[in-house]
Amino acid sequence: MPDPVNARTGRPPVTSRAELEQVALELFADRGFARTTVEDIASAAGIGRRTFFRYYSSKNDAVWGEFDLGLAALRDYLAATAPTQPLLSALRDAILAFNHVDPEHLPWHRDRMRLLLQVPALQAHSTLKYAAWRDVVADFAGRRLAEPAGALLPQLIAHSCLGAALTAYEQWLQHPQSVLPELLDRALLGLDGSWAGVCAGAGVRPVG
Amino acid sequence: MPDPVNARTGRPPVTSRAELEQVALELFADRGFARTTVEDIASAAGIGRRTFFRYYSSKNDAVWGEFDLGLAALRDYLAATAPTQPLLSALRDAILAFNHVDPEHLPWHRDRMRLLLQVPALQAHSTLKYAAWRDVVADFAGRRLAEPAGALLPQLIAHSCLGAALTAYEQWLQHPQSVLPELLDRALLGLDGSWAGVCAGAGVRPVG
DNA sequence: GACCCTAACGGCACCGGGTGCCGTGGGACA
DNA sequence: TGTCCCACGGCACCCGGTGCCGTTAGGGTC
Repeated sequence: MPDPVNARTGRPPVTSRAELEQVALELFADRGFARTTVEDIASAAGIGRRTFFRYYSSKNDAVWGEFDLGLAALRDYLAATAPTQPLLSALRDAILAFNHVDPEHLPWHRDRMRLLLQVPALQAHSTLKYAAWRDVVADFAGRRLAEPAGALLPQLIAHSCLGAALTAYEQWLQHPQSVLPELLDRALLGLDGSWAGVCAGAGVRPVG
Repeated sequence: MPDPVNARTGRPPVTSRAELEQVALELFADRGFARTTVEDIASAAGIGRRTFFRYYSSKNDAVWGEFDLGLAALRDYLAATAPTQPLLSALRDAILAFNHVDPEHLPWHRDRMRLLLQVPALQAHSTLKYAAWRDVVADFAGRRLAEPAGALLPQLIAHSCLGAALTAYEQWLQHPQSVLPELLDRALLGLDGSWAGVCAGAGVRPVG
């Protein structure tokens, strides 16, 4: 994989992850994910098949683009929140920031998310990315609650936040004129009162 | 795929899904999932590689065994709960029943779950199974709450239940002498008060 | 300008999961 | 015995992914 940081010498890379991502997304949107081969992407980008795998370690990963960088940013954002800000509020802010996209990139983001949420092979691959995302959230929640990140409550919070975000994304894909940040905000706000609602609506007793 | 129901005529199947599952799990536990090829499984079971794929549509699926049947049972179980039973209580009962395993099969189940939760390829594949599981839960919750299954609250409940169950399984795998139903019970009971705890511990205000 | 150092390129052979095709094998029933 | 079903399994093929290795294109040094 080309490393632009230490690239003070050696043959310069002929392309970039961003360019390959764009080429790949166009082909996927055009003929579908399964019917596009890595060979197709590589030749469309003017590189060899072997070289593609130096930029992305799998065809799936090309769809995710620079997700890992975003994840690091999410971690930093959370680490920088004021300790006085309530937990859920901090998570909401961070997740909204994490999911901010420039308006000019929105069509691409739609294509990307449509693929990720609707193509089975990518749905499957997503688990590993989601797990990393949840780890970030669970770590933060664990620190705030003074519990191990692996304990039930932090894990539950992470799963719930992910569930809320995914639900928002699904709504966004279904309704073309909806606004992503609003949906995310509503979904995450909903977490605050949700379980209370369940208890009130369908019985509070823990049931032995 | 052999169909034992309509098997009134024709050449009888030489093996079964259950037998292949057992052979596969043994090999996986022995040399690892990645280092076991479908060819290995097939020849260990005395069949051809091509035939393996008539019983399981993928190597991954062999690990899941008869999960789909279990899922149907879960749906039936939920459909049969008394309308007076509180939502979370009904889910708890059903999930415990769904995860009941005969003591004699426990070692296998451990092997299976260790693979599913720890082998990346299987973690990824699991998403599709989890989605089907969550659909069952979300359908039930939606019916109880008179909301669409795709709405936030049913989705959130489904994600939370799954998260709780997975957390319980992870604890179970980590602690050899722990008892699965107890862990599941604790985790699912925890759902009742969890968010209240978060709100109380870290601020209730919904934050505008 | 000649030379090396370095790192990206990309062809090639290979592995393994998964599929379409098709001839073969074998039990049931008339 | 013949015939109808259907499972079996070999074969060729596609494609994602990897290890290997010779090639290529820059920078740095003299």
